[in-house]
Amino acid sequence: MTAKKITSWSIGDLAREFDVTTRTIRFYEDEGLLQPERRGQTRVYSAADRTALKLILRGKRLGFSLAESRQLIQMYNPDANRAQLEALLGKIHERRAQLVQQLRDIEVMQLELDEAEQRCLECLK
Amino acid sequence: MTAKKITSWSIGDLAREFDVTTRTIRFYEDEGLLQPERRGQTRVYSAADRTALKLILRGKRLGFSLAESRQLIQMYNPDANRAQLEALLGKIHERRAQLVQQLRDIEVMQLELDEAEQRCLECLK
DNA sequence: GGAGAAGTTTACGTTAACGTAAACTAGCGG
DNA sequence: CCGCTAGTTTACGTTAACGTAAACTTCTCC
Repeated sequence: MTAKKITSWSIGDLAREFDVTTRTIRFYEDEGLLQPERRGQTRVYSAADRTALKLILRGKRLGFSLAESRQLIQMYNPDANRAQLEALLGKIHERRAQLVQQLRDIEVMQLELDEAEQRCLECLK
Repeated sequence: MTAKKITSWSIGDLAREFDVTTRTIRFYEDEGLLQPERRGQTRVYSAADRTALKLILRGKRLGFSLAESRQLIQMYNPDANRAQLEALLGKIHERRAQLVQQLRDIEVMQLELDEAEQRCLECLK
């Protein structure tokens, strides 16, 4: 028996899985970040939508704005002409530079947390 | 001749150094994140204020709220009683956990950027 | 002593990212 | 048939983090 692969989700499914409200998911659609289909009135989300949502939330954890996440999502789509692709490459490098900076920031902050912890423990002795 | 070490800054100094507006710096003071002294009317910032500002801005790059940065700043101050210190240790661990998550997010995102770049380059060939 | 330049206070304005509430519809089990 | 659950639209509200503008003082430089 081969496991069935789920290929579509309701708004509630996604809300539960990623621990966000349905309002949030609809908001992202308003902003053009998600494009669910409709079965009647009801939204039906594809694997692509689910991936996009994952991207958005990961972006949020790193302090990205929705505008920035929008670009990240675009990087997943190969539907672009030459000029757009080259612009995309630019954005990719920008993002990468930002990530490198964030890595540095995290390293420094980790060291500082270590020191802060030491000071705390010293005081408690 | 030994180099003089600067120990105080004007609001303009800090604004220039960290590329923020003076409005922003005063706002942080309103929020209790900075505590400059006064020479008459004029604010005079100490090394501690400068460090705090650095913390805030690094926090911002990682998506921290000012409330979170406020806690980070507190971690630099050893002026606390036992209960506060233990609470502080808790916050330190929370922050560390968040940083670890961010590190994971960054790694994944870097890989995805690599892939996105490959796809871009493929399309351009 | 007049004109900048840099500082100050006060206060209203703005944007992003949703929250919250109301009022409605559609399917489903008992 | 009825009530429940999950979904929908519309619209106003809210919070964080400053921006922006006005009106004022203080210092310095020529």
